Amino acid sequence: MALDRALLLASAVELGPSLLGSLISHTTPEGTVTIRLSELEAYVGNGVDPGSHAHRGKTKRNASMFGEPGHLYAYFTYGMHVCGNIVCSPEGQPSGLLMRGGEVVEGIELARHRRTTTNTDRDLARGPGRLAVALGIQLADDGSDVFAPPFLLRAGGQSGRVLSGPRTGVSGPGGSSSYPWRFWIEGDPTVSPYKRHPRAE
DNA sequence: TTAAGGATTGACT
DNA sequence: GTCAATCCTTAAT
Repeated sequence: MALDRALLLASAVELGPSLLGSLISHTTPEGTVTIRLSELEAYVGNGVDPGSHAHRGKTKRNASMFGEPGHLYAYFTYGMHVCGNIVCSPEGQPSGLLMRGGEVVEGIELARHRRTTTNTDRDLARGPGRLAVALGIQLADDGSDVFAPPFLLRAGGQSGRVLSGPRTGVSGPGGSSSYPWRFWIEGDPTVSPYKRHPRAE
């Protein structure tokens, strides 16, 4: 499968399964880390998706999601974590794929160095916040082009069947299971655990 | 201007 | 299994 900016003109919901297994690299003076994506979540906004940051329109934070496809939407959450999205759909249409989990296939030493609290290699990029740290994504990388240095997004040999299900951790009208827009590779050990139940209820 | 909550993780019982 | 950490964004005074 060819993977370029033109492909990303489709909506995140359609692209989720296609982008599983893709390889994303980030090069810094410290070295290069490449992650094979095993889990993604689609967000579309435009009033359609109550769970999306873009649901209520364009703001300073989510401006990147409204921009050109193939760029990064990095946001800060829970006072301590950064998460990274790949922006999809034509400019003006907010749509993105949250990178929730993956396997470090290059630069594993550097990823281990960044993730001091994790012991096993499997957990290095298992979860959105962890993946961002392992890959070296920071808030300053918001809006970066994933097809240009220091980033690089390319197709990878996809292995395994793609499954889909309800998204995690999303609240709002309709609850977290309104849309089956979470995609992962069947049986992949780097898919994040499916639970999350905030104190509320 | 002030208050509430979050696309989570890691530590602790 | 339960719960605190921590700060930015959004909504309500």
